[in-house]
Amino acid sequence: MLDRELIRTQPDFVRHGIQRKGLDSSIVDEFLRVDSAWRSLRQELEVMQAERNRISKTIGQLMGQKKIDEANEAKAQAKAISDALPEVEARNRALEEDLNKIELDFPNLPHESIPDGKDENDNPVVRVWGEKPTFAEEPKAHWDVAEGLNLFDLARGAKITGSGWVVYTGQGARLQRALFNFMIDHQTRKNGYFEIYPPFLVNRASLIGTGNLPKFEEDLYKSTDDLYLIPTAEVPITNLYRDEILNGEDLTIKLAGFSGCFRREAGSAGKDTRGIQRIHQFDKIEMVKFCKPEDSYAELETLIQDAESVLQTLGLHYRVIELCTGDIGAKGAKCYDLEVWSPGVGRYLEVSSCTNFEAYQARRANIRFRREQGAPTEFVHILNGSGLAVPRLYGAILESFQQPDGSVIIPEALRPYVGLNKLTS
RNA sequence: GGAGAGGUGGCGGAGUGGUCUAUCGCGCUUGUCUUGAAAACAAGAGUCCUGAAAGGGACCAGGGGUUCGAAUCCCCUCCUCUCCUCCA
Repeated sequence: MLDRELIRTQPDFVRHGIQRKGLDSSIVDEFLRVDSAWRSLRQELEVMQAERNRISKTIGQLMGQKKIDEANEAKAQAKAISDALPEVEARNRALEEDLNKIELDFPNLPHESIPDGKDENDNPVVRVWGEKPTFAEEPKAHWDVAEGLNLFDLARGAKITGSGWVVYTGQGARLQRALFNFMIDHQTRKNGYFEIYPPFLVNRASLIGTGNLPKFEEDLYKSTDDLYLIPTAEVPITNLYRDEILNGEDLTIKLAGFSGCFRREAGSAGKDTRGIQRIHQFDKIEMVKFCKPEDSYAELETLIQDAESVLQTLGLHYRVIELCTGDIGAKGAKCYDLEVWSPGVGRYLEVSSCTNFEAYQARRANIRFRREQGAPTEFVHILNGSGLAVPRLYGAILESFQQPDGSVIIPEALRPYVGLNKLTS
């Protein structure tokens, strides 16, 4: 959601931002049309209400003075207004609903600093850490490494649930569990995030707050009772403060939580479908920050660094790219992707996406703060990023640390969590 | 799932359908007093929308209804608490 006042007073600026993302800016004109109709009708409505309220008050006084005839006359006047009100109210409500719907469909504007571009091929590389590991023989892809060690079972996952659902087994299950335990410890103890363990199902209002609804309904698993399985812990964690006014002194608030993530769309594009690169359920640590507007770009830099520090600790080669206007999507203002090198697949795979939403989510979720007591409320800026997603990291570990004999050396930092130095058959 | 009791401002807690403001207390802000603080006294203070402003409107969990007028009466939904049932 954008500031209504900004759309009203600087429509060209808003149009330009939407067009930079390659999106349709006619929504601006639609908004302006409905907004002005709504505001003028609202004036009309409020004049009627004020008049009715005024007359109603005099009725009480007249009754008290036993001026029954005058009271009855006033009653008739008030009733005439009250009879006319519902029709105006209904029109007003209809316009208001239209306006709200349009408002929720608005994309966020890109930050002025982000590079123009058409798609992912135009994303500049910001930095590279480490080097590609070298192998005596051609490195195997993680699904081949895993097969030799019986780490996960895609066939049986498909049997018990469906295609794109994975069962981790034995040492593979242990590595999986070790990875998210290691990462939540890393982000909370080393990087100073406050730990959250959220529900995995949320209500509709929460998904509207983060911007997943109403637009991306088809990407979500819906349960009975109108609850949705979360696509990321971003949803419950961001919504912790929905409809709240935060104390400015408490900012920046840094939260990190573990959750399962459930995505219907995964695999539907027919891309990256092998192994565990794209699956319907995966585990992830998510970091969320709530901060003052003037701090959010500095917080974005430390957020991506916090995500990177996981890969550094594990000794995995990676690069950071910045998403261009054509690839950033509707919700973000600026976004970095963290991509780990996957030697067997032979590509860099996204393990984290760190985004500054500025006030976009805060407006939707109504999360505000006061700089000090008595100060006016302002919207916070909200950022989030994975810290990290497990499956692709899992794959990168298998591929990067595979040995000629088929075993996999466990990185030092992970050993206390796995309880093994290497995975063997 | 069943029975009962509830949901009012930052918190606690009143509120016979109307008469100028949703009592009051705590907490909060400012002022008086004080070297400073406390105490006392006085004043102030909610959120949102709309409007250039003056002003107007909405909000007592949410949504409907009755009425000239609803925190108050009626209906539905959600949530909390107690007890029962079930369950890990």
